[in-house]
Amino acid sequence: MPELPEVETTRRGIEPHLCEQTITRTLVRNRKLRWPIPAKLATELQQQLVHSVRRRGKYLLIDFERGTLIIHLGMSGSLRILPIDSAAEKHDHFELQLSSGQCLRLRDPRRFGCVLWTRRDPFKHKLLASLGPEPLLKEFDSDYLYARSRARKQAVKSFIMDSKIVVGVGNIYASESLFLAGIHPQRAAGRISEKRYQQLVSAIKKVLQAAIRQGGTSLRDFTASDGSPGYFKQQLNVYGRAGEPCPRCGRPIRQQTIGQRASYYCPHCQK
DNA sequence: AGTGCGGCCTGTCCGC
DNA sequence: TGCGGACAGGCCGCAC
Repeated sequence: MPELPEVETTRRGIEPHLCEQTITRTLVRNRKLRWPIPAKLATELQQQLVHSVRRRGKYLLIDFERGTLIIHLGMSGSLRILPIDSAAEKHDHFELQLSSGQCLRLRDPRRFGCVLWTRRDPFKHKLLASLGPEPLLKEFDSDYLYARSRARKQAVKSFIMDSKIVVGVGNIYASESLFLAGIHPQRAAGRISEKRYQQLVSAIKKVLQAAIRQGGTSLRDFTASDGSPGYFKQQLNVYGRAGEPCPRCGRPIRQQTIGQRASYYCPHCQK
């Protein structure tokens, strides 16, 4: 499941293969993603040059001369660079063929992802316009998070998973960050001190940075279709570990549903 | 305005 | 062994 670190890893992986390449052909095998792939996309992209590959939250932005392709990998999406003549498989829905003889191919079994096109500034696109700050930039700090949290009764876990508050904190990283910060996931966001928000912000940054370093590992088997946490799973402290001993105090980790999402925490270490 | 929830999908796992 | 059903999960869009 692509979290922010995997999207960033994907960006770094595909960028050198795409930049300065021309689109020779666009192939849509299945238009039906979260939103339909635009019908005119193939015509729009024909013979266009790729300028850059950027990321905003979990959105990938491929900039062309006349517009930007907005790609989200949803739950199960992956992008790979392959030779043009390699056989497409069942869930390979979309493909950009390049002048290099390679192609960028999107696989997404659950089809929660999307491929959209805009001619305008992509940051002004409806899906991106009201996103919160990038968690790894300086502007995401405890002053900001504390200020946004005031008077909010929402569980802090749901609060930090809200992309209008901060982007890229998925279900796994939310649980892990709250564990590191010693904060109970169900505590009301508005009833947490500024000092504890400092701990939370630094935990979020730490967890995401560590996972991006792991992304370097998954970069090597970039072509593998796994979709599972795999290598990353072993260093999770609480996620998916209900009943197992807390790495800090040894008492059993508890699982609880918060905001319709499985949440894991240590009731002793997190208050 | 803040909050909660339905819905989109398919692979995996579990019980019978 | 086969089959149905529950479940996971990002996140928009809607309802309250």
